Amino acid sequence: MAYTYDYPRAALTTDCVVFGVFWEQGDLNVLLIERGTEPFKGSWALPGGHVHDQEDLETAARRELAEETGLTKLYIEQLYTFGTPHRDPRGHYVTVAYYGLVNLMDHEVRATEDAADAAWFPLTELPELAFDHAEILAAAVERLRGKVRYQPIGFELLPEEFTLSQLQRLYEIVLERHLDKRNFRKKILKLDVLEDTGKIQKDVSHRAAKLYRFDHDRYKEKEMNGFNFEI
Amino acid sequence: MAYTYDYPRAALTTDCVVFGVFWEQGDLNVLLIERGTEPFKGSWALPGGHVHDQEDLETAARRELAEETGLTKLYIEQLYTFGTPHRDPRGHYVTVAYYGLVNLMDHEVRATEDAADAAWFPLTELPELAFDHAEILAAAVERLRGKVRYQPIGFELLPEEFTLSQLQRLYEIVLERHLDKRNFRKKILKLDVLEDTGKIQKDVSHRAAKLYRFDHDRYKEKEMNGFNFEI
DNA sequence: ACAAAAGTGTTGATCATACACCCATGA
DNA sequence: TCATGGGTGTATGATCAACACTTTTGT
Repeated sequence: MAYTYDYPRAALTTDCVVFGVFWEQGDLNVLLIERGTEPFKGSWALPGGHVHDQEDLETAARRELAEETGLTKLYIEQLYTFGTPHRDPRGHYVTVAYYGLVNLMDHEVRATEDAADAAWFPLTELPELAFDHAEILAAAVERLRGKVRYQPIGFELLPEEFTLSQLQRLYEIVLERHLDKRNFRKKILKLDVLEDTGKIQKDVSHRAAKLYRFDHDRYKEKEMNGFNFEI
Repeated sequence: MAYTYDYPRAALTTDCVVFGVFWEQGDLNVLLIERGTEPFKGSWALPGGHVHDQEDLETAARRELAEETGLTKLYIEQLYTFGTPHRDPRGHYVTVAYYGLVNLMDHEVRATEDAADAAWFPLTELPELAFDHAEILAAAVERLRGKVRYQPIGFELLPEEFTLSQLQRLYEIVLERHLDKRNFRKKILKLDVLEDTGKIQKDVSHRAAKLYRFDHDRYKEKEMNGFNFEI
């Protein structure tokens, strides 16, 4: 390594804002951990931690998330990098924040060795957060709301096969506004990226709804040809 | 500092993709520097360098840009953080990339002590770039194109007072497509964020156009009330 | 008078919004 | 038979795209 040299360096971490929807309550939740070590021991915080030497950033974010909450195989995307000098009492810490979406029907969350506890909190009932994590979370919410309208990332929050009502409820929860049922259905079907599975809901005490699937291949093809997804 | 401890750390840098428009040629250009030191000595690269200890990220990006090109007081915004393990031959380097917009009528660029040379390159005639800077630049172009339609950042590329034709030409250059003159004028004026200065162009050999100014205050006020800028 | 860019309206197509009832199913 | 959510069409106003000529000014 001919070029190696050294000087004081900022420490590099990742943090992850994971969103999930609880269907019963109909609200958007975030996954937090209770810190088991100082600083901010006992406070709630975003899952995250140090980037290892020679480790890719997204890999680090996924690793820390798995270590602290048991969550794996979810959709994540880089959000923003926070590096104002005194955001961490230990010194100069720079954190690359990611945000993720998870379908709560397929995933179970558990506290693991690295965190005292892990739990979901509705956005409306957040505890005080450690460090500048409230700011990071606010940035993630804003990004999610902005992005969900122009990119089909909302589907990550649903099971693979879903009804149009579930999809609508999801958008209503994320965007925090009511959508007209007939107009929503017209619009989403016109996009022509939902595939009718031919199946219907089971075990519901009312007329069973059709189940649809998001057609990733058709979406990608359309996207290539300048097609714009928009809710 | 009770919590300080040490372990191998990635090095942290910033890089800056600065865009400018050359009116004569009508194309979008990027500011590059010729590297004066190894690695990639003699290659063209994005201006950038190490983040100092306890230095804010945006401050570092601005400082490096000023040191290498003389550019100051421009609009910049964080783009993305790149940290795949082998993007720099010196070891594990993570770079926080920014992109910036500059009005070439008000700024002069010069190579300074820190770079062998600094120059503007049209996007269509780029040299080979050092490191993964081609990838960073591509991400910046994509972001600029996406963002310019929904946020009034294009005005940063114009002098403070401009004609509607200049503004239209700017959007045509950035978006790489022709816009209809009458429709463009209707739309942009309807947004009600341009202020007629009452002045007109000077020293042109044809009918002089009205000069407008972007009204930042009115825009902010409208934005608060849920108004959406969109071209 | 000519060259060069500024400025200006209308029409038809498409899209967004608002809105209410019948249908299928299980309890 | 009732309760629950599933499913469907139309009319109105707003917005978008296409399109060509007259005006002003300097040379």
